[in-house]
Amino acid sequence: MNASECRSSEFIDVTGLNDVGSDSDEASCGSDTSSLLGGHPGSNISAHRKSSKHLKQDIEEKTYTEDELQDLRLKINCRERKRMHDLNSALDGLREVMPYANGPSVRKLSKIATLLLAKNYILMLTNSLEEMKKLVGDVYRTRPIPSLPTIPAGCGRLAPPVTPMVSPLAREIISTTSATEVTHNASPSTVVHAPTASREAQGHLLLDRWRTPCTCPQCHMADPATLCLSYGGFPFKPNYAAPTLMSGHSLKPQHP
DNA sequence: TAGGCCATCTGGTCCT
DNA sequence: AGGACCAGATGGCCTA
Repeated sequence: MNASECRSSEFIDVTGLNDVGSDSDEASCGSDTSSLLGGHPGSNISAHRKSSKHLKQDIEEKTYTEDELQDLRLKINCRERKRMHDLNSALDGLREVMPYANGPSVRKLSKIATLLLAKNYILMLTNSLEEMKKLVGDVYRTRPIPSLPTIPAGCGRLAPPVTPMVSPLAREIISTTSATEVTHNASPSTVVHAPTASREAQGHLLLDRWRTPCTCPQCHMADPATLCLSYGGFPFKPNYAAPTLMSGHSLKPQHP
């Protein structure tokens, strides 16, 4: 892959978030270096990709011309840029499945905030799973259940609050123990069951997930003892203190 | 204007 | 040998 190929294939900004970077891309791989891109058709430079160690050696030994070295440097930069873009795409994928308002007018989580939130979200879900296992065991011992109800995919997953910005509510969601999403299965891309409550009521719902009613009809069962994996039917709260989702890092509040 | 966040460049190190 | 990974440096953009 030469430098020009790198340019053509790399700048697919999947996230649309690299507005600053795209300018820099244009500056670094664009006009000021355009004379070099594809400028050495006869040079076998692609066969001489060097790590910086070897590159330094060659510089000292004057193996390359100045143009060749610059072209080589561009290729290395392109690879690094692509690597970082892939990393950012992965982070965006992580943001999409996080219990956080991610509307178009909501500022996205920073990288560090995304990672911390993900970590604590996993911890919280792990704790939830343990609680669930205990409860299932208890219920099964006291009242054997012939079969569990069939739960539709995505049932119980609450949509993030519809806010035009990162509201105080959203900030509170982050800084408290609650999760805004509880899924029946592992697939995050399934049907979203949006709460029908008012904005204010949504706040209470989101902050009190253990009594959050799932809007799915199958979760609206008369008997609370009937198992419903959305937590909606559980008349209890877990006894663990779920960690603050952002604990361990002094996250600056997200502002509109 | 200071500070936070980010993208990019760059050189070093490690891995295959 | 070539590429991936990493961290430091730098500069731009945005917000309080």
